[in-house]
Amino acid sequence: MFAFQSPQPVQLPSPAPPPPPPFRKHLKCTAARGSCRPPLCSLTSNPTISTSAAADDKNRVIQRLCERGELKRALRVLSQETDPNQRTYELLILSCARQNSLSDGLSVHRHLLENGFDQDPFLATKLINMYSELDAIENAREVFDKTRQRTIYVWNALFRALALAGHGHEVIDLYRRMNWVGIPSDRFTYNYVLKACVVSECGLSLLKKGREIHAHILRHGYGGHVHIMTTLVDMYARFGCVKWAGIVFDEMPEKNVVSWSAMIACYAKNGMPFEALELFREMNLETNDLLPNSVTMVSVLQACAALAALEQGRLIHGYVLRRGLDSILPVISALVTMYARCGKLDRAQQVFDKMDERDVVSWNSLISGYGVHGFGEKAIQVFNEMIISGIPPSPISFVSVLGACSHAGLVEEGKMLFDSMVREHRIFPSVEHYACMVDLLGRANRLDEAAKIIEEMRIEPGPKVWGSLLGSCRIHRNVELAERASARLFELEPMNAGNYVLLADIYAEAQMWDEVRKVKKLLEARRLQKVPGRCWIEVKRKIYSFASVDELNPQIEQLHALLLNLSMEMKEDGYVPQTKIVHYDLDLEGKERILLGHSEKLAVAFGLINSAKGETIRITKNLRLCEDCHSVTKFISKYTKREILVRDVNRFHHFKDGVCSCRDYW
DNA sequence: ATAGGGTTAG
Repeated sequence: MFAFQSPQPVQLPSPAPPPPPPFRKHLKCTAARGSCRPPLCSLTSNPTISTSAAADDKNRVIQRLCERGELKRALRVLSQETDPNQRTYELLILSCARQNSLSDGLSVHRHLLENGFDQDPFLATKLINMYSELDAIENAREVFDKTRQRTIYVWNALFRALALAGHGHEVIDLYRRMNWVGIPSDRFTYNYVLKACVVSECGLSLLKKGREIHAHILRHGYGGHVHIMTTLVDMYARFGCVKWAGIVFDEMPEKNVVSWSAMIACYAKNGMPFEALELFREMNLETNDLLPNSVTMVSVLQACAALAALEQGRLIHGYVLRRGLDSILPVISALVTMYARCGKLDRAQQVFDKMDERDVVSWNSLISGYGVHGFGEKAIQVFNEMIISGIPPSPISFVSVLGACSHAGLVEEGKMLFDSMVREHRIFPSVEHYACMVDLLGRANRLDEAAKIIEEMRIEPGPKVWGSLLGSCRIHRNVELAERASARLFELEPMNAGNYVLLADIYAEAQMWDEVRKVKKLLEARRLQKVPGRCWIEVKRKIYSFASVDELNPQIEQLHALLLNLSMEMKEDGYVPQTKIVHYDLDLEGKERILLGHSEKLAVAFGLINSAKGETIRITKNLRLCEDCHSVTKFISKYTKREILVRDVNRFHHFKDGVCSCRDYW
């Protein structure tokens, strides 16, 4: 299929009136603080007399101190002879949570038990919430277990706590018990239980459970509830069931900004950026009263980044500015990522420099930006600057910086960073980090070391790890190790066609044709299809898409002629078509024709014809760039004096004057 | 009696 023309450039809604100056909220707070608080001394100067009036006073004192954030002083008053009431305990509990003090929380809890509030379901709810916020999930569970009168609030609080802590299965078990006991769910229960489905702790999918709960929800007449339906959309989105998310979304009788944002995020996160942009356009066309918010814009920017749609991204950036959303951290980080992934690293850096406040995510955006462009040293430098600026790295920081090392071949640096994870930062490597290390060593042709890392892993190596190893085997043509890796992969993810294709490629390059046939049979038997290679190019705000051997493209003749011409010149310059990567049973000429029809070459030719001279050609590819396309593009950049920027699944290739920024290491 | 919820950055 050719050149599927993109949906119209996304229409932006008309700009909103300028946002209120950011400091207004601030002023209001200060004013309130100044005006409505009585001076402290009048509250604390009462001597302790054990009358009920004195007890009332003490309650009021503790409550005021809690509201003012003076937990320690409140506790001191509490330790005197007091007769705290429910409200006092409530404020104390909230205050402990806010101050993030587990020890104080525990002592308030003890105090409350001693004063006969141990069966108060209202306070039990508050305690569960507190323990949840303090990451003390066992304590939350204990409160629940000891409370005999479990109102729906108590159940819901525990569901929420467990879901937040990632204990999805436990929630589902308890939910079953709640139904068994005969307590009816309310709208909050459904929300928490749906959330729990996507955070199951033992790796087993709770999708089936989620669909069951979907049915409960409809049966109990909540099918029109915006919150619940939005949570359902999100649940299906997180399971990758885009179709189901779409069905729920379409059938919602009432949608608000959050519902639209959830669906846009669903597309953006599940590899359907076109649909995300299209839905954003629809949102602005269909609804006059719904303004996209910062959350919406983050997903829209992700979609632009995924498509490397720079022009589109710039439009969105303009909209973000007009709407005054440009001071919101997640939006700026998404902008940094968008510019980096659209090949505009300098713009990404500029946006980053202009931030007056940065969090770890902003830094990570920049680090991974340098990483995908192959600037390993620079990525490490930014990583170090982050630490110097006082922001400790997150696990994602390490994924970014290790990935950067891998793209740049910085093996020793990567190993040192990996070692520093636990030693200096107390971050324990996850599967993702191990996958980075395997990639780093594997690409550098240190396959034995990569295999050793896997053997010594302290957690179960997942498909990402074995996949990295298989990828490296492909680059360095190691059949034996490839067989080991793919055997594991076929077990772990039998439906991933990519693994079979990779193994078949490895066999083919080793001329092991019987094995190639076997793998292809396996692929057919499982009714899997190779993901076709595709390329995208944005010309004048429209995105054109190319598939290999694209006979329907109206310009195909022209593109072929151009490529044929170039290839003849190239051959005189020593270019040899890599016909051995074509596994069809064809003669040499046929194989060359296939190679020339690769989507990436078509996109380059299209860019040469349809863009202005001197303009950089920007192309995105959904798979790894093939070796033949890589060498051809190098050549074209020299002969046509054009800069060509190709982003493949892993990284950027910046072709200029016959050289690629990856220095042929990718 | 009171109370609590959905979408977001790498």
